[in-house]
This record gives sequence, C-alpha cells and structure tokens, in this order.
Amino acid sequence: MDWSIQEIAKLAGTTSRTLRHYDAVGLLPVTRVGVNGYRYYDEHALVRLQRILLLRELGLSLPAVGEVLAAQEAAGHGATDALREHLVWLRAEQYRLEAQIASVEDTITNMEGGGPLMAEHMFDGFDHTQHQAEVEERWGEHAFASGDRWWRGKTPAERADWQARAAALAADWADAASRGVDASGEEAQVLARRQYDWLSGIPGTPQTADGHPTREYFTGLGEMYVGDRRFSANYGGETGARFVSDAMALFAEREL
Amino acid sequence: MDWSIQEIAKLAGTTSRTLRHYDAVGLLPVTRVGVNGYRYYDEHALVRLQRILLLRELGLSLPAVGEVLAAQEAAGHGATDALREHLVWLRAEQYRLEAQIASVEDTITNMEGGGPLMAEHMFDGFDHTQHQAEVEERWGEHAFASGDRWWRGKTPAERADWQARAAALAADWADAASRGVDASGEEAQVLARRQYDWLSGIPGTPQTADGHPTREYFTGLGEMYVGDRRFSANYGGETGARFVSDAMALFAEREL
DNA sequence: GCTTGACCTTGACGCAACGTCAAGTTCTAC
DNA sequence: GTAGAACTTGACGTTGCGTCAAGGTCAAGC
Repeated sequence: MDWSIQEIAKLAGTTSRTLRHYDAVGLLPVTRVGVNGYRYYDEHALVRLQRILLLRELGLSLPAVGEVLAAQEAAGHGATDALREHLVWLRAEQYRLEAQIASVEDTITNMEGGGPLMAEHMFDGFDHTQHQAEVEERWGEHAFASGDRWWRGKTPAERADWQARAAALAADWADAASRGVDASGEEAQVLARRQYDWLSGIPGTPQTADGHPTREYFTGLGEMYVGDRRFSANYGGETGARFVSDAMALFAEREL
Repeated sequence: MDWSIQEIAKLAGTTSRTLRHYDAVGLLPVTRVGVNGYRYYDEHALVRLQRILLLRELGLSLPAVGEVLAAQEAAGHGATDALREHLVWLRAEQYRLEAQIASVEDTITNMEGGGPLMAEHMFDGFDHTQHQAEVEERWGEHAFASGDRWWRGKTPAERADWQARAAALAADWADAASRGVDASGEEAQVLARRQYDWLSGIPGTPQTADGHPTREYFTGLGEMYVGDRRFSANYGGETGARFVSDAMALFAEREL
C-alpha cells in the first residue's frame, strides 16, 4: 500500500514540496522511487510524517523534530528532553514578547503625549464593533458607553489578554482567507465559533438570555463586514471579509 | 562633523555591515561618500540611526521602521498607526505562543504518562538550585521541601510566569556570553541584578532579613556554576558559566 | 498514434536581516 | 616604504519551504 507524493500530501495535510524538502534534509526519506523517478510513500512514512507535522505545529525546528523522533525510536517511547528544552525556549520568547509589548505601549503613549491606552483603541486589529452606529440602528439602542465603562473597568492585564485574543482571532481569519479555506469546512467553522464566543464577552451587543449573541445579530454583523474598509482592511480586503461573512452565516444557520 | 562607518557604528552600538545594509535598502542613506569610496555619516544620520535601532528593538521590520519614520517626518511628530498595528501583531503572537506552550506541555505529560508538570522540572532551563545539596552543605540546612511546597502552592499561571522569567534570564545570559560582553560592563551587571532579584523569589535560599540573598550565597553560587555541566550546558559551556560567575561576583562586590 | 491535461521530476530563486568570509584598495603610523 | 588597520564591493549562508521554470510521464479520449 503506497501513495504518490500528492496523495500522501493530501492525506497528511501538507504539500508535495514539503515532502521533497523533508526527503532532501533526511527527515523523511522516500519509501520507494519508481523507475520513472516518481516518489512513493507507504504507511510507515505516513505515520512518521504525521508525527513530524504535529511537532512542527508545536514550533519545533526540523532538526529538533528529528531529535525528538530519534529519541522516541531509541527509547521505545518517551524521551521528552528535546520537548522540554523547546518549552523553555517558548517561555523565554513569551517573556521577551511581553517586554516588547510593554515597550511599544510606552512608546505609543509617549508619542501621543500622555494618558494610557483607552477605549478608543479597544478594538484595534479587530474593530468590528466600530459598526456600533449601524448596529444600534438595526438592533435598537445599546449604550456603547456601557461597553466603554466595561473596558475601563478591566485591569491592564485583562485588557491586554482581551486584545491578544482579538488579535489572534483576526490573524487566524486573515490567514485562513489567504489560504483559500472553504467557508463551510471545519477550520472556518471553528473560527466562526471562536468569533461567536468572543462576541459573548462584549456587553452592549444584542444577546440572548444566556449571554450569547443572537442569531440575527451574528449574521447581520457578518454581512456588514463585506464592503466595509474599516473591517476588511485587516482581513485581506473584501475577499477576506466575504469569507468571514460566509463562514459566520453558515455557522449561524447550523448552530444557532 | 562626520564619522567613518565604524565610528558611527560604535556610537550607535551596531555594526558597519548593518549600516551598509540600511544604505542598500534605502532606510538610512549614507551622508557622503569620499573620493576613495569611504562612507561618512553626519549627526543627522546618527539621530536617524538611533531611532531606527530603537524601533528595531521593539520588533518592527525594516519596512515598518521606514513607515514609522516617514510618518513622523510628515506629521511633525506622532503618527502611531504603524506602531499600533505592530502592537496587534505582537499580541497575536503572544497568544499563539501561549497556545503552543499549552500544547507542548500536554504533549510532554502525555508522553510521560500522566501527572502535570511538577517540581522536578521547576528549574528547567535555569537549574542552578539543583546545586541544592552543595548549597546546603555550605550555608546550612535549608529544607528543599519547603521550596517544593512553595512551588506546588503556585497556580499554573504563576508557575508558567515564573518559569518564563527564569527562561528569559537564562537566554539573556547565554546571549550576552556568546557576544563576548564584558562582565564588568553595564549589560552584564544589569543581568546580575536580575539574577539577584530573581533569587529573592525562591524560598529555601539563604536570605537576609529583607528577603534578599546574602552576598556570600550569591558569589558562592556563581563560583559553583563554573565547571558544573548541569548549569553550564544552558549557558554556552564553561566559558558562558565563567562569564556569569564573573558578572555575579563583580555585582556582589559593588552592590551587596 | 496523437493530443490534451494532470501529475511528476530536478533545479534554482526568493524571503528577513544581516553575519561572515573573500579579495582587493586605502589610510595611518612607524 | 611597509606593516597593519580600516575600508570597499560581492557573494554565500541562515530557515523552511513557496513558487516559477523547463521538461518528462501517464491515463484518457479521438
């Protein structure tokens, strides 16, 4: 049972170029090469490939991936040293990022001359509720001031966390859109759910009794995204916004 | 008043190669080129260079740095849009890292078959208090068990933060050592102070009444680092450990 | 038997921001 | 005059593939 390079690539969710690369660096040698020069992979290769991709998602470099796999093969199972080392790495990076964020915030406030970052930048990078006026028009008056108070009532750490969550969501949407992901597929729907859950945290949005956005609000918001520069700018233009909108509409249809 | 490429590089704390690169990409054009082909920079270039380096430390890409500077020049001062965009970026990265760290931790616990990460890995990446036995021998019995209880009493978030701090410190030591930094210089001494402050957070270490490590403990610890593989492995070998030790000794001499 | 189109190959450039030789020229000091 | 330091341009290396480019292979249809 063996597969061509494209077949195994699709099975594992990667590309043929990546497979050739892994072969070139010796991380995943090709199982068999036909007389025509074609590469073929068997099920052992598939398992190894899946492990490689998993470790890569954890942020390990290719040499590090190789170490982990070699250790596992040598010690039957276990040998987490390389992973633990990587964990230390990740934590150091996180700490560095934290410091950088603080520095950038300081720089911004210095350049703007005083005052900490307030509500006007609450939705930086994910400014969909800038549509506040339109939203209010369609779903009735909701005091944005209450949202503002909610924001100011948060601690700096909470604000940062909230913004980080929003930024990550925005980045993931943009990434998925650029990769041409299917709006009805699992990945996009997971994103739509994240968007939905995230919205639940914002007061001043139309919500059901259990604190979640209403179906109408959710789909309506999605529709408004399309064609609105303030939103689409962060999501790969109108194409990206349309993708987001589609995914949200499908989610609402199925789940709400 | 103009300087040669090496002179201005030293003034700003960078390298001549970097200056040539900035010239090549148009970020910092050279002020004047002599008939011999030599590059010369004036004070305006120095100011701009310093701004560039500052923004680079905040993590901006060269094009982003160019945008910020252009906006500042156009608008007199201000124009923080690019920086704010960068901030969103940083937060998204941080969030991504957080998720990765959680995944790696899960993977490790899965591979080791159960149980969350406990005290045995408390000092991962910065395991100087593994010298516990020797330390106790020299500074009297201090129950390591109390340190263990302290660790287990922390919340996961606190543990992660503490480990991140330790990992960052370790990484910075290793980096400074690899760059051949002077142990008596400001950079190394700042690191030594961080190390000192960090130690203050660990119960079970000899401390003065105000909760700080004693001078003897601090210098003694530094001495033990040299030649101990468990420590030096993380710091660029014995050379790195010696550098750390020297910096710590000088710090203790001057400040404690 | 031929064309078409999908799939495959190797080879090579591109990216980010410089570090690091290499080979040759110029300056400075003795 | 000459050693040695400083300078120049040019080019490769780094990481993990993406992305052409140019061409060979295969299955299907006419």
